[in-house]
Amino acid sequence: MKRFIRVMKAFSDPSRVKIIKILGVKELCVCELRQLLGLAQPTVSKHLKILEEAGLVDFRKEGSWIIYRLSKGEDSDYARVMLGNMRGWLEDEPQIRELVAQLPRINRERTCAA
Amino acid sequence: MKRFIRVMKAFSDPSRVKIIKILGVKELCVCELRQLLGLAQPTVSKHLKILEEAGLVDFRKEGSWIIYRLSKGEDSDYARVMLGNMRGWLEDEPQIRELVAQLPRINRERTCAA
DNA sequence: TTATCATATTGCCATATAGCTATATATATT
DNA sequence: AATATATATAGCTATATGGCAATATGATAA
Repeated sequence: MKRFIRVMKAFSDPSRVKIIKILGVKELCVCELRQLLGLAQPTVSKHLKILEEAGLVDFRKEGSWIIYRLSKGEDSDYARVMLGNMRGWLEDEPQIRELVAQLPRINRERTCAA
Repeated sequence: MKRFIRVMKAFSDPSRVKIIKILGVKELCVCELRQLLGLAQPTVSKHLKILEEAGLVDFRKEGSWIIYRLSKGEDSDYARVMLGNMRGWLEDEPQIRELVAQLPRINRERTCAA
């Protein structure tokens, strides 16, 4: 039950849903997510932690960047099925469309000096 | 987005998940749900309202009873798909098994005098 | 080593949520 | 009409949650 609730809670916040939707298009570092979402960096980190603990996102380190991507949901059926659903859901949501439209213009090398 | 979040939040509470799972077996009145869950009646009513507003449950009146059942999810894709998922999920959860085991012994006519 | 940048953690505050009791409403029954 | 039963709503409290600023950590660059 706890694992299930964790996944549902992870999807119960608009900022986290936005993160899931844009990571579905392209993997991104925290710095890029921060810019896209217009949230403080610690807020983004907290959301990412919740998503990670639900088995919804993975990350890898690249220099001092930490790059997040959608999980394959290997260790959680709930996560796997929900991520599958999410591919089709909210595609027409204006907030999501706007974010996705900004993605090509986002560039880690340029915006997040390192 | 709001409609989606409403459904996810509805699933983010153990008591509501239990309600969904037992209504998946058998429609029940508030009085029966109250007994099964061991919660105060207003608490159950509040949960049912949240589930209803998410499009997850329907109800009909029968005398002074109000009998709740799972919705077909006709007016919400999110609700429909999630209810479909729920049919297979949490079947082995001990808490759920116990509740389901009690169902045959629950009898509205007897327990909820009317 | 020192400085800088990206990220995580901590601590705080405002709001949301889940539970309860008390009360209101609605339906049956007497 | 008066009473009883089922359910809903209102109002309260404790806890959870989402946001932020400040700080800690870790990696890179000078």
